Amino acid sequence: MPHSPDPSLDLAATDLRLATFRLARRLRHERALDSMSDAQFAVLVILRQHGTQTLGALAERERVTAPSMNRTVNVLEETGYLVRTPDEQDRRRVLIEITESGAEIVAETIRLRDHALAEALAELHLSEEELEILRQASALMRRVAER
Amino acid sequence: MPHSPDPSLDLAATDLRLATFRLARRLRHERALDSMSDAQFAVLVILRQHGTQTLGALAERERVTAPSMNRTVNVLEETGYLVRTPDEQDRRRVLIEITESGAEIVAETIRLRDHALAEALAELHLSEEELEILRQASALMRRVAER
DNA sequence: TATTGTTATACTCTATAACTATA
DNA sequence: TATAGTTATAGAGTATAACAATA
Repeated sequence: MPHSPDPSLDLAATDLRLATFRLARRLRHERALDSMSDAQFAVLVILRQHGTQTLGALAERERVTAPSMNRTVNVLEETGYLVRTPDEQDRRRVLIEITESGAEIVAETIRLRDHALAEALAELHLSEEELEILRQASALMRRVAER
Repeated sequence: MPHSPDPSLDLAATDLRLATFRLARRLRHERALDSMSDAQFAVLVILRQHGTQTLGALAERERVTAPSMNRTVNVLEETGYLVRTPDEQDRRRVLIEITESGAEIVAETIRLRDHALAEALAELHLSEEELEILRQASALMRRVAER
């Protein structure tokens, strides 16, 4: 097992890994509709953020196979959270678009999660300095994740 | 939808939520054995960290039903990562204990994840001040998650 | 022929309901 | 009677293989 040259960096990594998993697990519990699975919700988030997608693009983004994504999309189509329309330019393709009610479910879940986290932060009575640490850390974490 | 009195706290919460989910998703990809599911791995982590548990205790910690946990435990027992032994004090109960090979799998996964994160941090060439921000933020995040 | 989406089939994780053994 | 664990059965997400339609 290789080690980085800076042992304090190893310690920071371990701390951050543990804290990230625990907080993510805690926040994931907050969802507008408990009846919707993580897989379904993730698809709606992609459609809301990145707009209309083909089935293949969705499968690639979520790193699942096309048949798997097809089943997930089927459920979301039946519940009315997205619609399929044929691509007229390339008729092998199907364009998948989020509906108004789908976008509302995503927005509501985000509101719930933000609210739960804001409540938790408020309860800890963090100082302005501590809040600033969290903001700066958030930016660093995103750089790590998106590297 | 209620709002906290401090709008800068709301913003910190949103930033932190996004960053946490993205980093967790990224780190979860690193696993010693891809053949083991998240559910199975989570059970081994509990057993390693908190010692021998009953089936009911495992189900409660993972917030799944007893039959669900029973199936997960069955698989881990078949693969030799844990053992069941009857509780002699209360013979309705079964004590579930991690084996040496189970503990080794957990340790290996933790090593992989720490290494991946340490590599990512090293690549960003963070300053000592930035690493300190991540360490302090990690402590705050754990307080939030465990509140 | 290659690509895109879909269907067929099977395996895993989840749940609820029913059952067994023990307290 | 109540509790701990298990089994029976079913629903949803995953996969691979095979198929249909289109480029």
